[in-house]
Amino acid sequence: MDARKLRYFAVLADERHFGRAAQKLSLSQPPLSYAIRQLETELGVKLFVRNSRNVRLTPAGVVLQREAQALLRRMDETEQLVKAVADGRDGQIRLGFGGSMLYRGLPAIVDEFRAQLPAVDLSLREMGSTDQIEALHRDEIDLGFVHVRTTPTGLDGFRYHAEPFVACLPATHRHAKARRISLSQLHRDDFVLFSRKRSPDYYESIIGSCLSAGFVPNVRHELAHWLSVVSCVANGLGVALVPRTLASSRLAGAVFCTIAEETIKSETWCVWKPKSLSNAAVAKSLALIKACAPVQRPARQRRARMTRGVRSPRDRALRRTS
Amino acid sequence: MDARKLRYFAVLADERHFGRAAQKLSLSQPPLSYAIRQLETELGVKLFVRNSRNVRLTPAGVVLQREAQALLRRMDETEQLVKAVADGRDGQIRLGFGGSMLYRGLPAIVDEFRAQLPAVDLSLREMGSTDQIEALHRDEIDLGFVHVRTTPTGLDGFRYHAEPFVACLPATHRHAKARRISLSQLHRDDFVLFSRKRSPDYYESIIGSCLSAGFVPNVRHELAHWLSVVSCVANGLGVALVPRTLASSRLAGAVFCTIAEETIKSETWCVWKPKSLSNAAVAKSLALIKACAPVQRPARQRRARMTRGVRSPRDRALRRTS
DNA sequence: CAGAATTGATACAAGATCTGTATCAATCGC
DNA sequence: GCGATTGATACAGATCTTGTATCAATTCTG
Repeated sequence: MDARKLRYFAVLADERHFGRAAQKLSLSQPPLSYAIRQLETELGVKLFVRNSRNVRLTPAGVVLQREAQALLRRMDETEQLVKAVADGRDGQIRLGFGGSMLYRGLPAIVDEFRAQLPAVDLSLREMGSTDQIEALHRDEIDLGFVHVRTTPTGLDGFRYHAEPFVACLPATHRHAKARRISLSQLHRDDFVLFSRKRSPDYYESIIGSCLSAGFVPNVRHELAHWLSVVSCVANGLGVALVPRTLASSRLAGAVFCTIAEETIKSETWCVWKPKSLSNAAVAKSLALIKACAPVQRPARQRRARMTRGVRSPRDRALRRTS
Repeated sequence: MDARKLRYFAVLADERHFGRAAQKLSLSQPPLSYAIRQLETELGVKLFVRNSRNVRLTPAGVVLQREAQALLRRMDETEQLVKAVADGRDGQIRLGFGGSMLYRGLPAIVDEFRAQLPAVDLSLREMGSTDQIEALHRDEIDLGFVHVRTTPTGLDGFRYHAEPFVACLPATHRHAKARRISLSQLHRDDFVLFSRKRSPDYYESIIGSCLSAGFVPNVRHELAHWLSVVSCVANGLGVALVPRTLASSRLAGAVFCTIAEETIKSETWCVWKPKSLSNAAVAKSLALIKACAPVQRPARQRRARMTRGVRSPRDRALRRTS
């Protein structure tokens, strides 16, 4: 019972006329008769009553007509689906990300997916950078947004976003009113840090910046979410260095000030397993994400504006919380 | 994308090894390679990554594997279904019947269907004899239980059941206490009859019996259900001749007595359109119904017992209502 | 590091299957 | 009864499928 005979059968069942059906199939009549007879033989079932004047379906034929139509339609759908998957219009993308990506364009990326690749089944998996890298190697996610300063070994990636750290102080802090602060001014404060385990690079960036400023920070707390860090600071439990994006979190009790020293930046990399690129859906997704990435302005220019006090809308938002 | 290649693909996708897959398909390896390559060409999609050391599925291949399995399974099911329909194990039977069949073995027939032809989709359609005959001709039902005295023209059938009429009188009737009554004793009573339109044969049987007894019955009411007839009599609106089965209806206010004269019997025929016999499910159903039919005792024997006053359990039930 | 073993790909020929042309037998309508 | 129409049949050519023999590439083993 192959597909060809099924198709012949379906058309004949619709037409109930060998000649017309053959014509519709771009076929001459004898092969059609031959094929149908063969189908009947291999099923051991009469499908048509040929009256040498008209053709009618047997009850079994009626059933097969219904089933054959469904089968052929499904076959067609399967073919379309496979083609769509092959060129990335359809498929599944499991996207790893840290919570802060919600402030760094993830919603826009999701919107783009809906617009450009509506058939792609996009599922988001929030997890730490370390977990994402492991998950990528295990093929548990397809793409990740991790906080590193270079491509992790065994993975490919590009820098999706970078921004400086800013100081996050309790509103009651002695320097809370300052617009700009030197790191060394915080050398005696308790520090709240992002979990070393979840994102080693962040941890080391911050420690490193402090060391450059000439002191060893007093690490008091380690939290697993950036909002928890800000919340902690807002409650007076210490100070923190946080990616500038966090300034838009609007948590009452916390203020943000730019840092005089050049700190290491908070970098977000989009990473994937090299082999994944053969998955067209991944390749298409990557192109989409690259198009969504914030413009990477040369670092020099941005620094100049900061030191001169020229503030972008984002900079202005910095002071709005208190 | 024919079924053969799909089957090859499915096995290869499971095995991930051309040699083993070919062996499993009772095939040598080159044809398998050829077929898979051909499938890939005609879809325009790479399905496997051949590493000359191992074979892996592409994302499109993974999707096709899932779909191919479903398609092949459904194809197989379709084949089984068509075969089952062809020999009557599966199918649809629409059974027409008058309400009184519920007292004449219809429940037993339904039970037998469940037991012997569980896959057959049996649906019951209550309708009058006339409607059934029309429905049979229009192929709206497959079998009918009608009240006629011979096979309707254009249909085949057999006598499923036959029983005498009994008189149904109000409990307050002057002859209510009689066990046996002559029809002529009712010549001045009002008669309640079963709807002439729904079952002309019943109507004519009853009128005919009265004429034989020497009087023209006084037809007062025509009702569409036998239970309504009995109910009408119970309320004192007249007398009726009803099939003996109705005696088991237990309606308060009605009594039943056998009739001295030999009345025409109430006959139930199982009928069908001759062409329907080519539907194996109909043929199987007919055999089943014949096996369920009450034993057709020769008429003479039954009459003898009636006139001698020997009562079967059914006869005894006759007097229980009042 | 060389050779054996295993993998899938290729070439080619034989066989099976499918299709078209020509023709036939049966039925229906006039 | 005759012509028109229907599906079946015969047969030949084209296409597709399969098997044998062989090859190139890679991996494992000694």
